[in-house]
Amino acid sequence: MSKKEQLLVIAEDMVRSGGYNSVSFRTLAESAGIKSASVHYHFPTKADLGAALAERYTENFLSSLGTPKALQASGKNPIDVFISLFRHALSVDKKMCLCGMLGAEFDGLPEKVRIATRVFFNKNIEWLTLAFQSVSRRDELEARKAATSLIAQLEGALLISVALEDEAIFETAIKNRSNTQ
Amino acid sequence: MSKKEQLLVIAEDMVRSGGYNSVSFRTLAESAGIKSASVHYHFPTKADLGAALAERYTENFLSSLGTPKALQASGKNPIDVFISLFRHALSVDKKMCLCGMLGAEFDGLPEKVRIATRVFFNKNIEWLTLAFQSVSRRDELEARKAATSLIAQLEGALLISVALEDEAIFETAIKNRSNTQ
DNA sequence: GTCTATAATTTGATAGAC
DNA sequence: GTCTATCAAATTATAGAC
Repeated sequence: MSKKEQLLVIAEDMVRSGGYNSVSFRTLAESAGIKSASVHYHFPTKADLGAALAERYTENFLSSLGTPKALQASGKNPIDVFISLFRHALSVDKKMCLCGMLGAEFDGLPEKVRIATRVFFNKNIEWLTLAFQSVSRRDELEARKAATSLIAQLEGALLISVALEDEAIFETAIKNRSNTQ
Repeated sequence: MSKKEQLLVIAEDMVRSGGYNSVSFRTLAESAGIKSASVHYHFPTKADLGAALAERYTENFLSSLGTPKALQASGKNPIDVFISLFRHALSVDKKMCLCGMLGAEFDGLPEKVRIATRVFFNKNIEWLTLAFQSVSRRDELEARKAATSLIAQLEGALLISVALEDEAIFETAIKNRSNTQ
């Protein structure tokens, strides 16, 4: 793993724990075993780092998912697969979704980071819209509404589970939903 | 309004926009027309300020609600009243719920602020549990699950609406829910 | 790519006068 | 309650050597 990628991994954890402003180039550099000036070589400004974090998170998220069609072809429910990625954020990482955190802090973020954060949500709503259409043949508008609702529910379930340090809350919040298919 | 309360009002807005770490005693003091040293008179440390913010927010929230029984007695659905308070945060303030923001940043907060944040959620879950019991006579455990689910859904709906700057998303996310009563 | 050195600013916080 | 003055530490960022 390149040093740049190491920095992204560490910084992601920091943002997901305490938010964008909880990351400093110095503490990030220390955790990576280099000096803060070297971090600036990889990411000229903090906004560049923030945007790179959101972009990398989005790429990783979408590539973990695959396509709704491929999932369905292999006998899996794409909606369940999507939910399980959020469950992973909680049960393994014990942290917020990176873009959920950035979304909450949206108004206080540099433009560059805001844009990259929004891409995460737009692309995932797009993915889920396709998924809802393919599992239940509803029209595009209804599928998009279900997609947006589900993402909101998942981000909220993560947030409350993190704040109350209770993973069971996530399951409760997901079971009680109206859009299983 | 006392200066201390002024500070709380301004700081609340700041946290709700950019998170706990986006508030500095200097910018807060400037907005209130005093010096940062004077802010320390009212709130010795930043953790004291953060805890006071969460406590005040919780008190205001609960007193705006009244009791589920009183609401029902006056012909209102307490669940709808609860939802409308979250709607207000979005449509009027155009901001996250204060404790939703603090909940997301939970791991990065001072102990004092964490505790006060949790009180918000616990008290509101308590309130909603009573509300669900009184409108639909379900048993306490099921009512509590519905309560937790609803809060998660509302925080998530706020988060996504803020991030995508689209108030309609909040309504979509709330309409598609399974726990209307 | 990483370092040292450094600049300019900001931060949370304190002491003591008024 | 608010101020001035001040502090030590931290912050983002740059210049230039290796």
